[in-house]
Amino acid sequence: MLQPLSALRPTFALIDANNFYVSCERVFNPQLEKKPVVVLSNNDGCIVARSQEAKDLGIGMGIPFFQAKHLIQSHGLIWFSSNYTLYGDMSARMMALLGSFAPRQEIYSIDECFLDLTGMHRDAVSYGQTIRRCTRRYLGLPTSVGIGKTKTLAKLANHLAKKRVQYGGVFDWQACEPLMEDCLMAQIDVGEIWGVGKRLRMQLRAMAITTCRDLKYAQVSLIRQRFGVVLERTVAELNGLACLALEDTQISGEKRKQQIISSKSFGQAITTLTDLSAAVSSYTARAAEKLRQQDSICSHLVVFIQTNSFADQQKQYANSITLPLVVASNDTRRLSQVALRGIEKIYRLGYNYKKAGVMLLGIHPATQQQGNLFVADQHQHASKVMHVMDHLNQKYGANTLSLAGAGLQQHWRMQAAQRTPNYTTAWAELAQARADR
DNA sequence: TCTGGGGTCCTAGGACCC
DNA sequence: TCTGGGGTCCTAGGACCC
Repeated sequence: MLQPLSALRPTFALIDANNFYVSCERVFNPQLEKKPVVVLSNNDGCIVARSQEAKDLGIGMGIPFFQAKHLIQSHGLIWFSSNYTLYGDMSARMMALLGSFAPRQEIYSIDECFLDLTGMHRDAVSYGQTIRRCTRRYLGLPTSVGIGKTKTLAKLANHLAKKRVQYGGVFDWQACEPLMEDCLMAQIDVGEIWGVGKRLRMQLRAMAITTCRDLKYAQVSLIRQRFGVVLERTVAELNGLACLALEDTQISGEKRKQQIISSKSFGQAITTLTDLSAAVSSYTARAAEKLRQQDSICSHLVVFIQTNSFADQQKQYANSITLPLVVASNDTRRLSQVALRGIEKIYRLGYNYKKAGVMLLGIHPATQQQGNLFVADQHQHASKVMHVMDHLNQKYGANTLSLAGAGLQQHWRMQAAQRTPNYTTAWAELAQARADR
């Protein structure tokens, strides 16, 4: 008998790599297996990825590295600066492979994606095992697979797949009796649910909603009234009613970003307007490059600066300024001029600045550029120059060509004391890796 | 001594328009 | 002293995610 489309049970899978950054490092250095390994954020500041062995040492996610440094001596903790060139390339390979397992894929972050398994008539759990085996064999990356009727349930299933060894890395709610489902949900803290963060968790606990099961059966009208539609959707999704659709990254291509931020902490604090201007100029160039990559222009630019908020005894100052552009643009030179005018306005003498950044807003496609009667049209010329600049920087490395304002010394640049070579993207560094051995 | 860098969505409130 | 009703757009801020 022919079944109506709606009779198909929607099925989502969430696949993510375990300890992705650490796993990437391990692919190229197998001696790291079974050892406590962490990868650090920019400036070697925080711990952003931990191997299981590192987690077992009690190292928390996101803690400042200096709090764990003593474990290098005492427990042989191994650490790396982050190498986003390597992780980005490994991610692209993983997503290409995973995309081949389903007609539709949503790439959700650098290390996870949703697959649409709706209507695929096979045992979802064993299909999940196949996906894991292939990713391990072809890329060397360990993964976990969660399956459910909604994205929220797939996320939660992924949590179980990861935490409970008896499931062998794959968990499917649909292979679960309803009673068993509630029993499992009663064992999971409400804070593990996708969309429930620290704040919401606290407020929910105050209402005696402490487990996933509690939230699943919570009074919808009350949730709506207290927390709005976002959490109301989450409750529906926990009950198997799909409210969040798969956003088809494969077909529609990369979505245009609505805001672009380029901001970094400085390797060491800086005090002068000259240095600050150089940093801001360089961040603006980076942001403008991202803007051109998605073929957009922006109408507003925000510049912000701040001192080190963790230094209690130090004088604090933080400020930002939003600047409109006369004509929307993606020209590094024009954006840079505006950004520098902003930094001059908010700069104050006598502070140790630790961080600065640039945010681009009012982003729309370059084809929609609104002319200005009083400004001669220089767009054609500008886009040619920018094209050449992007091309050279892509071919010969970042900052081959940059504005004089960005400075040549750049002693404010980030620290990255232990970055591994770019094994997969640079022949020269592959040779270097061999020489190191 | 040392504390990341991106993004998203939703809501409330004000400005402005008819 | 009286002072509409609705709509749109923008911004700031709060929450979340990785």
